[in-house]
Amino acid sequence: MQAMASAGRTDLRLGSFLPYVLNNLAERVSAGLSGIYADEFALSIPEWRVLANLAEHGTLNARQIVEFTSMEKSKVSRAVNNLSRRGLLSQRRAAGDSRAKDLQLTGEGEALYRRIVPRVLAWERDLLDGLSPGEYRDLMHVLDKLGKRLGSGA
Amino acid sequence: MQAMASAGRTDLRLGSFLPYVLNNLAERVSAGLSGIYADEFALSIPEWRVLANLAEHGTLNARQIVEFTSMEKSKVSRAVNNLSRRGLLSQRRAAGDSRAKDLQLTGEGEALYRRIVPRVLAWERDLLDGLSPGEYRDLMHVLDKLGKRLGSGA
DNA sequence: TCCCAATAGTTTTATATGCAACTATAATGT
DNA sequence: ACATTATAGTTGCATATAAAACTATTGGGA
Repeated sequence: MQAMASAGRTDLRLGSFLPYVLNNLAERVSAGLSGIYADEFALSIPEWRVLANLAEHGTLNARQIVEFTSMEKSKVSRAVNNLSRRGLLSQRRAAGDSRAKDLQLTGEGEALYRRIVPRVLAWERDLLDGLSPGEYRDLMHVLDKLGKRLGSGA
Repeated sequence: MQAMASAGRTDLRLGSFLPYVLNNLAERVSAGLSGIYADEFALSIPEWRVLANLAEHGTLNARQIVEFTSMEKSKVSRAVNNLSRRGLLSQRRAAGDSRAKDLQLTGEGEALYRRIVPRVLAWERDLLDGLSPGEYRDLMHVLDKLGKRLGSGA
């Protein structure tokens, strides 16, 4: 079945070209949100992502964080080291594989996370307020579907 | 009316946190697409955006490109100069305001653009193939709505 | 066992980026 | 007309980034 997108046409209109629309929106959302963790909590975006993933999933190694976030492994490595230096996470050689390091938030890291969460949720609520429940559900459903397509085929 | 998003809850689940989902998807889409203009046409993402906006809107100055793309003005300035050096666009002092420069694609610039368009549309089609027309419409509608909210309030 | 390829993570290097400072021109107020 | 402020665009600088090279360890074969 044809999606009848900007696809199906032979000219490009940026306003209905998904990659363009998506990127513009994502960048503006990131910029808005990073105001919170950068200004108030002195976290960069990569640092925040590492923190949030550790908070959500518990112990992870760097490779797993790379998988969850699709960030560069060098980016993850640096974010991890920054958080570690600030005492927000602890590292120790993984049990079975001494190349890998088990990463885990410290009490301080968890405490910081718990201070940030309500702030970013409030920010998101402001943004989403105005979408109906159906619109929100549709959005997440389609984004998820696109994510899965990118994972495999595209 | 509440959006019943991850909002309405007090814990954060990244998988349903819109900024996170949006960014992950946007980055992966960008990475996929930039394979086309970078590898085959030696264009960076900012250069491609400038090119596409000039192709779509005709003559623009840098400030207008900044508005359309929400890129930094220094980023736009550098992209414009790169394209100019490659002979893909021409600059001349604007009629009414000699601070501004009217930017316009050269024949060569337009020719390059016309070679790129079918490639990126095909890429988009591959991605969107699998969405129903309704899903596509919903997606663009909601993204647009979010974009407008970001523009003003949030 | 002994190579050799694969993997986890770090570091180097070249480039890209964001921000602020700057130049030049235009617009505004008195 | 003059001083002040705003705007268009560029550039310098410090930082962030991606990609590749590198270290250390692991996992397979022959």
